[in-house]
Amino acid sequence: MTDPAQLPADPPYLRGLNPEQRDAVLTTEGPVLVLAGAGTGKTAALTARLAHLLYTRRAWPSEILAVTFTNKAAREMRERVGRLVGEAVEGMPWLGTFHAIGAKMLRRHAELVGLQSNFTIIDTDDQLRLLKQLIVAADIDEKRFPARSLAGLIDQWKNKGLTPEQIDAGEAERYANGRGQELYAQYQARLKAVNACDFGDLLLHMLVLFRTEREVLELYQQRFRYIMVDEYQDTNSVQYLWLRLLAQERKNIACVGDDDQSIYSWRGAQVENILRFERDFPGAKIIRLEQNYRSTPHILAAASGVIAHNGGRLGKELWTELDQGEKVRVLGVWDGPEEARRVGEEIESVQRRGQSLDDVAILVRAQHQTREFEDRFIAIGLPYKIIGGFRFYERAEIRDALAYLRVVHQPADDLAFERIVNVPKRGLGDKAVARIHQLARGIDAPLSTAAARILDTDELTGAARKSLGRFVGDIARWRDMANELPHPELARQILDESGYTAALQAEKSAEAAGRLENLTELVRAMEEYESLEAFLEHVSLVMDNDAAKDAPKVTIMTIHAAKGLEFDTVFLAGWEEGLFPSQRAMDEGGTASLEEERRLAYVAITRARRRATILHAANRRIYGQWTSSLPSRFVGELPQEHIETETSMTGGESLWRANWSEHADPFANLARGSGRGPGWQRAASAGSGFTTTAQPRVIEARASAVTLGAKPRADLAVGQRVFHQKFGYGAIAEIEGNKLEIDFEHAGRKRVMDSFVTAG
DNA sequence: GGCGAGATAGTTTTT
DNA sequence: CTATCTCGCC
Repeated sequence: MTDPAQLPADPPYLRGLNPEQRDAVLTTEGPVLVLAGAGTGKTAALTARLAHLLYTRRAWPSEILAVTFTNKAAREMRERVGRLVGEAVEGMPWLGTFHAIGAKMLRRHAELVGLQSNFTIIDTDDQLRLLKQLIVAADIDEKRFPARSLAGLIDQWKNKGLTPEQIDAGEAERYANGRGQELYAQYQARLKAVNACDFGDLLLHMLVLFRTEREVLELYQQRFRYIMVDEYQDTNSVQYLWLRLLAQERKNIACVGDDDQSIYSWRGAQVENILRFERDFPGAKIIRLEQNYRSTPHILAAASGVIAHNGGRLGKELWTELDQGEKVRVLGVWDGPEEARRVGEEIESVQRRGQSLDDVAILVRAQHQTREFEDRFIAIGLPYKIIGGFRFYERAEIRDALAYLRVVHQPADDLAFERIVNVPKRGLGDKAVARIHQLARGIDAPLSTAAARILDTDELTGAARKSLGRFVGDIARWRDMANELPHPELARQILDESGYTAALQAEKSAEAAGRLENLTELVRAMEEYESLEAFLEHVSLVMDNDAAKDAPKVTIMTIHAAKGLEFDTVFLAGWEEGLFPSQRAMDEGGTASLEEERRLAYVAITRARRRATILHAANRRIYGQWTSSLPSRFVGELPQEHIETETSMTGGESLWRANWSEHADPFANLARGSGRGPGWQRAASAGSGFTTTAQPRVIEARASAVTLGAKPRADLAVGQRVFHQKFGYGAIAEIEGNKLEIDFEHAGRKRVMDSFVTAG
């Protein structure tokens, strides 16, 4: 090994790093914990460290274990390391997510846990269907004890590293009067029988092997000279146990994280892992990255002020050399629609000042908040994209298509067979499927084999028999084709011949059109993989889609989804008690979950580079009921000197009093003196507003000033049938400049910009 | 086996 | 309010 002292004084990967970052890069031996605050160049340090290990020949690429939580993070690290060290990164087989690495290891040792190395990795959908079957078979009332909650429990157990044998009576009690353990054991047995694994198993099976098979553990302890872990505050127990075992021998483990950004406890992450690092790895070196390169001092101070209200922190003091910039704005608005309207106006104004919409984001606490913005932006023609919700590979049509491919590729994949045996509808209902099941059990064969065999019997008659015959024939033919056709072509043919695309085409809704598009996209994505097998492995592990970049758009997403990202201008919507912090967090989890909400607030504010605007509405409709709301306590925790409060109550004062009962009067709360933030007082004194029910049109018209200059389209006329991406087909009822009133077949009457529709 | 009415529940999300 | 799911009827 090269002595670091003999290195050129300034290797390329150290350029531009501050002393602490350099320390994190150059301290290669022994346990290291890098506490990296938001925007402190964590990824830069991490990739430089990786480059350093390779460059100085401390380890071969294959001797470094580098784990991340998301594929995106793994990809980014691979790219950045690639830029620093070139080709060497290609040889880094152990850079990836915990799950991808777990899968890779498990395929090598599958037989030790009773699996074959070509096991299938099932998703939550399959998991639920399997559990449902077991619950029904165990004669448990699925109403009282839903499969969802069992799935959740099993997930929790796996996150904790518990196998069925380790579930004690107390834990088992959490499902169906003590039958949790029994069901968990059955589930594992079923998985083994169909040669499958769920996500949790990828980690749990390997943990079991590390613990029970000495050679396996030693193999990896020897191999990994250096271990690096990103987002350490997000590790759960099983991941922690993995790392501790693997690092035991060489102890060269570097973990990077930020306790203030731990926002995933609800899915098993343990902040404690980062808090007790020094105890777990005695002699650990702690390095703090505190210089922030992202945000202005006002923004940093606002975020720091909020997070300071949490206890038990490791403590960091972020600072920056950037100029003061603008204060964080706190904006009190009347209700949800006005919040969306105001944000829309603000965005149009920063856009006019020349900023790209790609640099603007709206962050919300809960997914449902996105709707209000979506509706508004459609109405004013502001391009937006919503991140989250359903991911590409989770969509029903994509899963269906994949199930077809799985059945063709792996005849034993019962879960896939069940999924598509009657999709599209081909007259093979529960009864027919039950018979196939029965035969499959009898002859101990997979469903697709049993389906073929059942045709030799007289179990099925009439239409069902004929239909199954066709289906079985189709599958056989596709399996033959699989050897001759390139796999994207195979997929295309399967989708056509199965009647799947035809069924979607017959359905003339906006959704169906979107689904067909998704299928095209899927087939296109397949082209990037060399085989069907490689593609299927990819989709089971890498469940994200690299959305193609096109025209600039405002990003709307949850705070969770925004972690790790940054934007010039950020709008933080819905900072109200009950929404953020969420009611659930306030009711259930006590201080711990309130602190997690606060960390979420911290993450939210620190996404902003130059401008942050926090909004809270006095009234919001929750499950159809108008409710008055108080500003979030986090608003009150913002340091006064770094914020600027403002209210945007517009419209006539008299309007709302007639419409709101005393009970719903938000100001009644104020009069009683219940908690109030600075923004709230201003909102109260402004004391005016409008109701959307009273006069929405007027407001809409006023807000649309920005669009007046645009030319109306010549190809549209009243009465014409048009198609809209989100709302589907409809007829134009009114044209007003380039704004349209459309009666949609499914969505009802909506006001949209003409640029959002196509003549249909 | 398919469709429509009624019940029900309703953070955050990755792999 | 609305999306989703179940149940019952045709």
